[in-house]
Amino acid sequence: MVKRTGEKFQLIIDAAVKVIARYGYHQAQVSKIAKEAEVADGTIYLYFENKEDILVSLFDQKMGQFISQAEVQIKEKTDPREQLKALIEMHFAHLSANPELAVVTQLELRQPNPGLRRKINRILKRYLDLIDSVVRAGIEQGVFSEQTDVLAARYMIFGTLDESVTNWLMKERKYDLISMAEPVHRLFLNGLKT
Amino acid sequence: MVKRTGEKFQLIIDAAVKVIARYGYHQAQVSKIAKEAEVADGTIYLYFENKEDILVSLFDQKMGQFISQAEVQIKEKTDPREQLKALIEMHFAHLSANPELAVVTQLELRQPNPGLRRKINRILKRYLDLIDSVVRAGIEQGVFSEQTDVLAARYMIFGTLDESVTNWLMKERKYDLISMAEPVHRLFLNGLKT
Amino acid sequence: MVKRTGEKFQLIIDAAVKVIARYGYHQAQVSKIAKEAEVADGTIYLYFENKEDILVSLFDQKMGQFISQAEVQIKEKTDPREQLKALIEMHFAHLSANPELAVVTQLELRQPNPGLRRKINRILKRYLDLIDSVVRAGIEQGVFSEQTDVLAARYMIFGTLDESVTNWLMKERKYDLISMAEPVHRLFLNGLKT
Amino acid sequence: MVKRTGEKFQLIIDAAVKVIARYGYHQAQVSKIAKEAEVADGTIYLYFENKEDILVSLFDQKMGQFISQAEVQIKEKTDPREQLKALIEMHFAHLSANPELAVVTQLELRQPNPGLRRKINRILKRYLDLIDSVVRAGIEQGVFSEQTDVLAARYMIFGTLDESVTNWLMKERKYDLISMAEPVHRLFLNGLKT
DNA sequence: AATGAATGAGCATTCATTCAT
DNA sequence: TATGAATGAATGCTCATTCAT
Repeated sequence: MVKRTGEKFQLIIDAAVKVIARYGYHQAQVSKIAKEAEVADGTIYLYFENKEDILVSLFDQKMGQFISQAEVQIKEKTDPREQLKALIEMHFAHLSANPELAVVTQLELRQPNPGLRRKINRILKRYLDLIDSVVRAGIEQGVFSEQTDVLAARYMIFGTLDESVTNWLMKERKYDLISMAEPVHRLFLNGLKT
Repeated sequence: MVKRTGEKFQLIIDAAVKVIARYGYHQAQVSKIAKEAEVADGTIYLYFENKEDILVSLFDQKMGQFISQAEVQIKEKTDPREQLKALIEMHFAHLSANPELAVVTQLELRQPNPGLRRKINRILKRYLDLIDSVVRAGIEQGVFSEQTDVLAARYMIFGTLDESVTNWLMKERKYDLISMAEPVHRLFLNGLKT
Repeated sequence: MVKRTGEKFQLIIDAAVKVIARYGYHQAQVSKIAKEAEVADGTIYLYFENKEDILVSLFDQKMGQFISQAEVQIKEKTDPREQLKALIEMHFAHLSANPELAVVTQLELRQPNPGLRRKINRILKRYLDLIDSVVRAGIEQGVFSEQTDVLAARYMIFGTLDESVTNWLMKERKYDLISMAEPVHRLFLNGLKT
Repeated sequence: MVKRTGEKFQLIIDAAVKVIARYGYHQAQVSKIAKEAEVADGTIYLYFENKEDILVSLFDQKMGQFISQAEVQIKEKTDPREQLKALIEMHFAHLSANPELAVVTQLELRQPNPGLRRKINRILKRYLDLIDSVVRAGIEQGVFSEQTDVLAARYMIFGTLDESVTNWLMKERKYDLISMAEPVHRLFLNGLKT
């Protein structure tokens, strides 16, 4: 029904990122997004099913681009330890470089709405798969312990990255997020033990 | 102004957990909570400032009780590795045993509302401090690497636990959360490396 | 049913004057009046039928006292021109001396509520009768024109006094109300004409 | 923000006059006004800021039209005594001819709400200025006493007209308001004296 | 394709009044 | 007499979505 391409599609998505980052999800009315995108309210509905669809499309596009880049970068490396390092650095670098997007995806998009959650998770799936593939490669190559529970490792990796970014945002980005990559990487590889 | 104690205060909090878990925050109208608690709508406002205050009070009480228990249990152990083990197990056991509460705190309480977020974080502070204290004790006793970045470790520990519980809920509690404690503990201590 | 006498009856009326003058009618909740009077909310209902009854009783008592004084003072004079002068002066002096009461009766008590209006008018009746009696006496004694329409004269006298006081209050009592008595009196007697 | 013109703006104002006159301000719910105007509830808010704004806009429009007419009529006359006569007659004629409007402006608009009061007074300003100009012209032309206090005269003229109309409404319009014009005019000019 | 005026469902909160103690 | 905790009815306003132009 709706046209998911075209110049205005992109204008609306970019306007949504700006408006949500500036005003927060609750104050990001469709009419405000339309105004920012310089289109009429009704035009939004030529490109998106409904308001939730704007959020999902936004996340789909921005996260999709990032995941594709990450997949390429990971493939260029063979050592799973290096792959993990690259993953952490890219994650932090990407959100550091796009603070508006970071606010939207880390804070404003975290709606309790179950439908939205499910769609977000479907998009994240590719990223989680990428994490899993790094962990599995490590186990297969014998550089990660064969006792490693892949699911637990995924929760650890994604959970840590996510928590790190959210806290950095909550503390108003007062410190350098990228400098967290090294200690996080060390913890993932060596754990807490001496 | 409002009375934060008494039988009805507790009735309302427990009703709110039930109603929010069942219908979600948006469909948890004050009148629905009042009905579940078998009090009049107006009675809610003798005990709570407003609807958000119900949520905050609920989290404050339930999380507060849990943290107090956790603090006691942690203090009984001297080995930071054991303390960490206990923390993970208690976290998973507590939410496994209270699935309604888990839904509310893990999913429904995650509102983008900044005011709410700040209040939630203030309550979580004690828990994060407890995590930090375990990490610091480990470093001081020489059982955790002295290179450990305490903040990164905290993000790892809390982020992993949080992600684990959320995913378990999203997968409709189809597996045993507590069995995740062992692999998670191993990852925290030894990392991924062989 | 209710007891319209006693120490607390008076305490509540005086508290109502204070609270309404300070917070305005809309913010003058029964519980606030009760607090100011240092009685329980429920106690109000041992002395007054309902909230409106507090207002009516207040107006009845305060206006009643004033009218009684006015009746006495008027009777002491024989010249209707002097009676009229006294009436104007007393009206202005009374409200000048009781600015809280003035705010309540001139501004806050002017509710569109028809029931309240009717009761207020019933109380004012005695005052309007007093005005009429002065006008009639003047006509009978031949000092006021026999063409005088008593009703029109009453509207003029009461309307002018009322408008004068309301404007004085609206201009935050920045000028001396009593000094308006002389020009008003002159207008009443001689009109605008040279 | 809101559009203060258009067909629906007028429909809503006229509906508001009817509904408020019939049910009183407190029972004139926005939804009732919308129904009478045959628009949706939300449409009201495309034309008015809020409920109070309907009241103010209504008074602004209806009073504004009347004042403009009055200004024109007054200017056509040169004798201030005739101007005063015209003013009184127009005031009474206008409200006699629009009894619903009279109920709204004389009774229902008299809210103790200070913000509303101030806005009403700002609109009335032009009318009071018109009264003042008649009084001043009379003094300058030597047909009104040079001792006349303009403010007192204004209070007398407006206060009397207002009181006359309010009482006529309270007595359920059982007599002819316009017939009050002559005795009132005589009082204004000649006063009570023989 | 684009517009933007119109729609109308939905809900947190207040506060006068009651009544068991 | 006095208390004050409890009641519950009642409503202005927002905003995602539609549809005639």
